[in-house]
Amino acid sequence: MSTKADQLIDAALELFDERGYRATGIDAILARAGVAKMTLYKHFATKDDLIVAAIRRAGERGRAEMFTDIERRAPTPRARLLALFDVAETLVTSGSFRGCLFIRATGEFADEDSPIKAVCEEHGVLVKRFLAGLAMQAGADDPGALADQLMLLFRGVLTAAQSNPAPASTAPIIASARAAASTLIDAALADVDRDERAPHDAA
Amino acid sequence: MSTKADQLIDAALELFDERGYRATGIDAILARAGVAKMTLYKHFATKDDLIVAAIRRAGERGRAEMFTDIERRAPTPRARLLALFDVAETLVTSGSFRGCLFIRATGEFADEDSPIKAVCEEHGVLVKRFLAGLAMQAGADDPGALADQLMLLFRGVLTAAQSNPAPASTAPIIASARAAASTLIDAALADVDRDERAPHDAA
DNA sequence: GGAAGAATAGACAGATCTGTCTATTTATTT
DNA sequence: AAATAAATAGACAGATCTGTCTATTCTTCC
Repeated sequence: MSTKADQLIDAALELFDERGYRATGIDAILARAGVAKMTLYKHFATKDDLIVAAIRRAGERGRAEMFTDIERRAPTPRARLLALFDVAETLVTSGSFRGCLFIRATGEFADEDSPIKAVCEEHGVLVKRFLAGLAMQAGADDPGALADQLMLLFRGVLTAAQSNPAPASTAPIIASARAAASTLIDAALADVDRDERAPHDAA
Repeated sequence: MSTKADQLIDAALELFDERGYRATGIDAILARAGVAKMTLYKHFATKDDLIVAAIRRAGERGRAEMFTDIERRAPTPRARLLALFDVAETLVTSGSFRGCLFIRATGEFADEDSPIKAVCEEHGVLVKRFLAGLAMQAGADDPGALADQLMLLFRGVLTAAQSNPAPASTAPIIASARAAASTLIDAALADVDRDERAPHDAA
């Protein structure tokens, strides 16, 4: 029940989101967490270690919320794949969206070969794996390819919203993402769908 | 013919790409450009001004190259929309791709309301406008929506490749992006296509 | 109540960073 | 050739940052 470490991670995540990773000093984290400097360095050997721990925590939380949210919103695999963009909409229209923490971290530490990038990449892999599972359940021929495509749209929404988070800008983009996802899912499930869904064209 | 300013911008762009914006010190830029510090501050009032100038230059170059490349690679509007992903592939497989300079800048300066973000956003708007023009030429009902969708895929490719630039990772993603783009273009041009292209299903 | 472990405040070293200033040298132009 | 402009090297101030250290206070547990 290491409360101090948790407070540090939470404060760090807030500040990393607000200001960025390199722009956030240790002192600002300490001030927001209400924790002394020596306590930080007792729990984390270095600032990079704290960054890694914070990003890892954000990944665990983010995935848990994303996965349960998707499963709560829709019952079928197909609808769940589409619900990914409900998640995206929620994220982006939260009011103070400043971009994806993982994409931003990867961008800031692009040079180094640090564990920071590894944790971020792992998050992407795990999200894709989840989507691929849904795609497989939905009966896609190539679940990995469909998952990749939805990941592209998802990352696209996050970066577009980072560029201009105003609802007037994000709303049509999210709508386009949803439409695109629907089209791509349809295409990926074309073979299976003839049996399960109402045929819309030919017999 | 302000050669010194150009050298500074070029050196700055290299270093911003290699190390990031905040992580790049003025001194490193001066050393790489072979220029004295006072010369920098004679041309640019502040480091942020240099960043803005560098990103603006990168945008001008990037768009010029992207647009001519697309027009060189394909003759028809439809094929040119697809050629966007030839550009993406070239970018990403260049050997030392570290992510999109504009996305990374927006991520690093997410807090401030600086001109840096404005220049990055403008770049996105201009690229989208170009794609929307092609989409209109191709006869899309909603050229803006198709352009948005292709932008999502494009941004997705850039961020996915930033996360893992290894060809083994990017190659299937680029292939998926191309396939997705093709499907989405087909869907967006469905009405027009019945006249121009070979019907593949019903009469 | 007394001992042991955490956490605290704050000083500190060493490095780094931006931006300024000076004095000197190089280019250019008339 | 003389004068004007541009660029140079490098010192410098002031701020900031990470990480260490010390001495003190709080908590907890026996």
